[in-house]
Amino acid sequence: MSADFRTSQGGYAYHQVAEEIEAQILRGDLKPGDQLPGEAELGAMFGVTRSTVREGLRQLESDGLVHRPSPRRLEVRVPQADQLVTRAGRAMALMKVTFRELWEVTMVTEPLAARIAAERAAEEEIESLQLVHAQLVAAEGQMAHTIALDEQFHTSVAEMGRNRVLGLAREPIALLLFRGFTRIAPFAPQFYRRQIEAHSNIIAAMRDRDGDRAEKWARKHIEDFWRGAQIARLEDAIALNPSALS
Amino acid sequence: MSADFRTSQGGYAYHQVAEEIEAQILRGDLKPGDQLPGEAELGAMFGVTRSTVREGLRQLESDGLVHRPSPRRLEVRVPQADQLVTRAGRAMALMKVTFRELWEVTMVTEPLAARIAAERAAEEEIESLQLVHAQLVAAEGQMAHTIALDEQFHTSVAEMGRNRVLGLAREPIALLLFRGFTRIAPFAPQFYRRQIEAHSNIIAAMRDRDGDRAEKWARKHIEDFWRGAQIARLEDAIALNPSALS
DNA sequence: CTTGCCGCAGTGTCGGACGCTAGAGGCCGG
DNA sequence: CCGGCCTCTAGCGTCCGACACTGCGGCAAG
Repeated sequence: MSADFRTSQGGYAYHQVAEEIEAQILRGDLKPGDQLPGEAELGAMFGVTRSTVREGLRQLESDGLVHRPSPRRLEVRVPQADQLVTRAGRAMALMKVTFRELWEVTMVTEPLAARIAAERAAEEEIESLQLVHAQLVAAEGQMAHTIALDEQFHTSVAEMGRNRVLGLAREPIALLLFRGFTRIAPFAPQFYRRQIEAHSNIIAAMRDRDGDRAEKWARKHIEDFWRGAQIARLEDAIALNPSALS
Repeated sequence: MSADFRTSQGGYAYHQVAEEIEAQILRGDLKPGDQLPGEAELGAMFGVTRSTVREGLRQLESDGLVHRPSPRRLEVRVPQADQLVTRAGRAMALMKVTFRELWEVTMVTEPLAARIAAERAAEEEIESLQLVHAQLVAAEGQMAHTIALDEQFHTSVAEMGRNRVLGLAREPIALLLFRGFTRIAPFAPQFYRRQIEAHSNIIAAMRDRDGDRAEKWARKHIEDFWRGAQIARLEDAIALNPSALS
């Protein structure tokens, strides 16, 4: 905590500031919700200028460990899922992953999501899922709407399983994969129908609390997607122009 | 690109600098490997001071989109896997995910990894995996070594499948889960044996290019782990003290 | 006790300065 | 003519000081 910690560690001062605060968070000395001292005070603590402190804070901020609800308040926070999803999605897009890679993983995540959702979803959740599905049916043939609603459907299913790890892991992958629908639909218009069929069957299985059936239909659904990708010759195509990510 | 872009967008200047450069990267105007202008020059471009530019760069750096191979060179780079893994692992630890959540996902990722590894691994890769396995056998009963080698075994298997998406998705999860071995081993010492048995069977299946068998043994292996977790009453325990992450 | 105003502290941004070092370019020897 | 060594400089990391703007707490008035 003293000002001379810098002698013990190499690296840049701003990095050390970030690391030290990060360590305090991970160690539990600082808990989510805690407010951090002002920049000047932090500077005094670490024996560096405000500019240096600020650079360190920018890192922590971008890591999601720290957050400014208002310009006057700087507090510790647990990293938000959407932030992680964005980062992971961007990274995968930049590393030019193929549809095959995305699909292989989705082939196991979505069935799992469907299964545990069927086992654990609350009745109202199933109803609200039905609502999303109705919208998707209504969107018949409109690609942009269809994609957005499909994403929402799958994300909702995943959330109903109450497994945050699965949610985190699948989200960026599913996003990238399903967006490929843009390039499949023109070749395989019958997909809109099959998608709706699969979704209804998943919902039905959820209503019956039939995990196995939900899982089976989810698998079928993703297999179908792959058939479409094959028709469109997308198997080893690169998933997405990264700029398409928000 | 002119200095007055700030009027069109809200938010802080440093954030806009980061966003603009990020957009250029995602859009492909800047490709991985490209060198960025100096801080002063960037400042001139955006009409802000060097301090402000530096804060923006710290964000990009921490996002992994930009990187300094030497203090004199600032270049665009695709985010590195280990960085993403660390962030995701930290986030999951901070959000206090349970072993159950980790395990459920691992139950589908590791079998998939084993299957595609069996189908795609090169002979030498299998040999080097055998080597890791031999070390694990030799480490008999030493928990720390066992965990490290087990992690390495599974990570290697995943790499052999040549699916970067799977690699990215499973790594932080597997890391957190397998580390739970620390709390299982004392209750279920027979685990060392069963682990070795499973690993050998996976390797054997890989040698035979038998994806199904590899998958089956991987599943068995992870199921076993769960039995151990149950014995140790860890099902809904929190995975890990975040400070234990490097 | 509530409400509105005021002052202040702290943030965002700026400009300038300085030591240090990696790497470019010149110098020298082979 | 070419390669290795030395010098020198551009650019980075860090520091200092300054100023406008704005939430927020405190105070006074209702």
